[in-house]
Amino acid sequence: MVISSTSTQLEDAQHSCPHNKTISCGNCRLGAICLPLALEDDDVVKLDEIVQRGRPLQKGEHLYRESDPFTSVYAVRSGAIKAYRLTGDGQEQVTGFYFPGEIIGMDGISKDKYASSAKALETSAVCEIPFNRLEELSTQLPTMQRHFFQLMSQEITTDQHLITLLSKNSAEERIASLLISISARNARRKLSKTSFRLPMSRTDIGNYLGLTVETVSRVMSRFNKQGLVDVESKEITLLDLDGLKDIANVKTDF
Amino acid sequence: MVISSTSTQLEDAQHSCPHNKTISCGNCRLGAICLPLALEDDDVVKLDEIVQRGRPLQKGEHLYRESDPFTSVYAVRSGAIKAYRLTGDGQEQVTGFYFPGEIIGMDGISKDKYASSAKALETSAVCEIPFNRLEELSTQLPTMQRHFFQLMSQEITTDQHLITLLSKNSAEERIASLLISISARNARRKLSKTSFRLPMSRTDIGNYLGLTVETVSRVMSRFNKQGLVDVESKEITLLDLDGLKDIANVKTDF
DNA sequence: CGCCTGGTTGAGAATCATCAACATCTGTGG
DNA sequence: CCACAGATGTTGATGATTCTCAACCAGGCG
Repeated sequence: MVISSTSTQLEDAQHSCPHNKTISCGNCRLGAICLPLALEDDDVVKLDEIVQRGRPLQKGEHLYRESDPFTSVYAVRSGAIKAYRLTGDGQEQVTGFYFPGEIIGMDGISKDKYASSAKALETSAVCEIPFNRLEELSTQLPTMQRHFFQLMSQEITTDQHLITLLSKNSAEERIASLLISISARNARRKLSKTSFRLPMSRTDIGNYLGLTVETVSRVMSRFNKQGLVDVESKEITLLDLDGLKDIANVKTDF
Repeated sequence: MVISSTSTQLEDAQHSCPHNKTISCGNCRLGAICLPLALEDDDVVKLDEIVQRGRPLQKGEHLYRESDPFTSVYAVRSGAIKAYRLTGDGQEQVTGFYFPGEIIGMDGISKDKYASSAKALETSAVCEIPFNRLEELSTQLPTMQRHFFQLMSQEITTDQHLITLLSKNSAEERIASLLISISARNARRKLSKTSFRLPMSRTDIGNYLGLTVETVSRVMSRFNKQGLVDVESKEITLLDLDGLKDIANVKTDF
């Protein structure tokens, strides 16, 4: 299935050839991220057949809500999505931010309903991958099966990184880590490693990192004063990436 | 493959029929936990054929180490295993405790090497499930494939629980949650909900919950004084489960 | 223009970490 | 079987990081 895109700004998906208005897994430039395993061409076509591309989500719209029946996982094509769950006493806990090329919704598999809600932080486009179709395809294509096992495993290790961050690191370390993580994910998409716009609010950042808004704000101001980062509300420029990595205690990337 | 067991104390695996010295997935009383999906009898036999049962691990022995090549996932049969990873600056971060019926090692799939180390907290027995065999089997048995997707998804939601705990909850809430979690997992195995022995040290608990040993010790003492829990070094009796749940902010179970 | 959300900054309070001393348990060897 | 050493756990005093409360500012949208 190759559908023609709407006229919205699907930044990533179309940069590869701005005049090409058809999107498919075969020509999506996120392929290398979304599908790190080299699928055979034929296999990509089969995947393409089950992927559904809907209209873009507006900022604030939900992709799905906690305890909705689980039907699909989603690949983010453009924009940014946050995943969050409600705690026992009704607070929100942000469990992840998802950028183009990343897959969201896999937490819904175990109980056949989503364990978290997913909400667009800005206008976003996603590819919907119905899970029962994906399961069928996986039994036919071992490569696809393996790929999904790997994606889920990846999600586990990402969560474990966050657990470590929350358990062991100070406010400054957590925030430096997040900035570096976003920078690295930008780099993967061939975007600037040092200059980007944060799609989420300070509140979301604090919520994700287990900090209050005030602490986030203070630390960002401090980084700004120290010349580590240029903070212009949501526009961020990393001025001293090594200095930040130093603070974040990162050996490699995160 | 049905092998005869060694003479070690495989508490759980053999209680179902203490005279039956053969262990297989078909007669293992943990089946309902380890394999929540009702596999057909034939399917269980096929699973059984790929499962390897080695000698028990002694306390302190490693099942695998971080960055070892990934080969297998493991079902805990008896005892208890802790998973941990090393932070950038060489500290230990405990990422999970695994009890009989639970599966460990799935974080190794994404990079073909384990993302954490697994160490026995006491004498433990495990069933080794070679992952490439499991992948093959999964392509043949959709039920098996689905089951493993679910197991991995389960691991993700468990991690997200921990993230929330670390991000939002006080020392008392974290410790109450852990006690309730262990209690619930005991109940699943038809063991006492209120009385058990903690297989891990206070240090491990603190490490897992993002607290220092001292804080763990103090909170446990406080719970003890308040009559919520009877703490006898590692022997724990939950005297007021509802009170604990109240502290832990749990609606249902955790 | 003014309201409302989101963000910043400050002062004081609280939780938990740190440092330190001591107690208890485990297991090993005499 | 006891004694001792090292590891593990407990308790106390002090201090630091982060939260809370509060005021204020900025920007976007009706």
